[in-house]
Amino acid sequence: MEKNSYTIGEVAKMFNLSVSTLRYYDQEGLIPNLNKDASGHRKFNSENIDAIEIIECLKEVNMPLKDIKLFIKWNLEGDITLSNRLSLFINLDKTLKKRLERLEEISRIVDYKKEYYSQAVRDGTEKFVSKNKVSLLEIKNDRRIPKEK
Amino acid sequence: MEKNSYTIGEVAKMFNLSVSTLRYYDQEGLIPNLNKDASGHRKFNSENIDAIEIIECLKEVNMPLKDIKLFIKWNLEGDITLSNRLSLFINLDKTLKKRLERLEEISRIVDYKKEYYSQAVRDGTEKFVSKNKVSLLEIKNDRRIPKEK
DNA sequence: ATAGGACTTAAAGTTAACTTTAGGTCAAGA
DNA sequence: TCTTGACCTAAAGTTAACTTTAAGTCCTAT
Repeated sequence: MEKNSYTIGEVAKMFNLSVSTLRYYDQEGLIPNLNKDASGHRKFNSENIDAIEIIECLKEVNMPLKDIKLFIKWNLEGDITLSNRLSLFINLDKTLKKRLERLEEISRIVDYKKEYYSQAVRDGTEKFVSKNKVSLLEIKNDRRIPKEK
Repeated sequence: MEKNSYTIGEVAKMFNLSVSTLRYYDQEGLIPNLNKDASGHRKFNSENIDAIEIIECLKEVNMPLKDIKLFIKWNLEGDITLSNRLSLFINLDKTLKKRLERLEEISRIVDYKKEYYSQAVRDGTEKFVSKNKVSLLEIKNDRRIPKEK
């Protein structure tokens, strides 16, 4: 049998969040329709858990909580906000793709740095490796030239 | 002829940072060997610009400034800190790869959401599309089961 | 010579996203 | 029965990473 409601402590473990963070989200209105049981304890149903999943997702793409709040509000407002929500995800997709590219670039830089320091550690010194050291700027040098006025 | 020193304003434009952020980094000791000209204005040379490049890079992988500071300190301390620096990049590589995977997953979710809302906007309502709506939880459901104690 | 613009410092202020504290309720087990 | 642990609220505190403010210097162009 499927469990259909969870305590705040269970949800905290599920998402690896603290109990007080969940209370804070609730307080901020990020978890719509979150009910309480007879003794005032929060009862999280699957809708509430979906909301937290979305929050965590949007947090990971650096969306501030106030924007996440707006998205959640749009959801509650129904069909009139559909185009808002569509453009939110279109924009998100763009920034996400840029971020992915940049992180892949950084990943290459980190790979290089790993090799660089591996050799240096083997040698016991940076001296020998530093001659052919490629600086980060040589790997990516599109930022060097200041915009002319 | 290559320019070999830049003003704070030029560097700010280069990296799309504010002038006060650069002063803050300097104050925090993140830019070693940053000199000033006769009238007390900061003169950024290529070593200083390299440092900022690294800072920006490490910031983008969510490294806090205090850790970046430590890395910069290690650099100044020379060969005795080589293994520290190696393990820093080994760890960075691991977390970076995890992040990349997670972002790709989120990218798929966002793609789905774009399609979802595209259809909804075409229909003028979420009603028809919501029947076969795949929740985020169905796309990724490895967080559902709370850890048993 | 004076006004504007880019620079300087030191210190105070801001913002987001929590986290902690203080004091209280409630249910279960020894 | 009484203590332990999980929950509750409201409010204050924390931290990072800037940003702003206030007061001043220096150079250039009108």
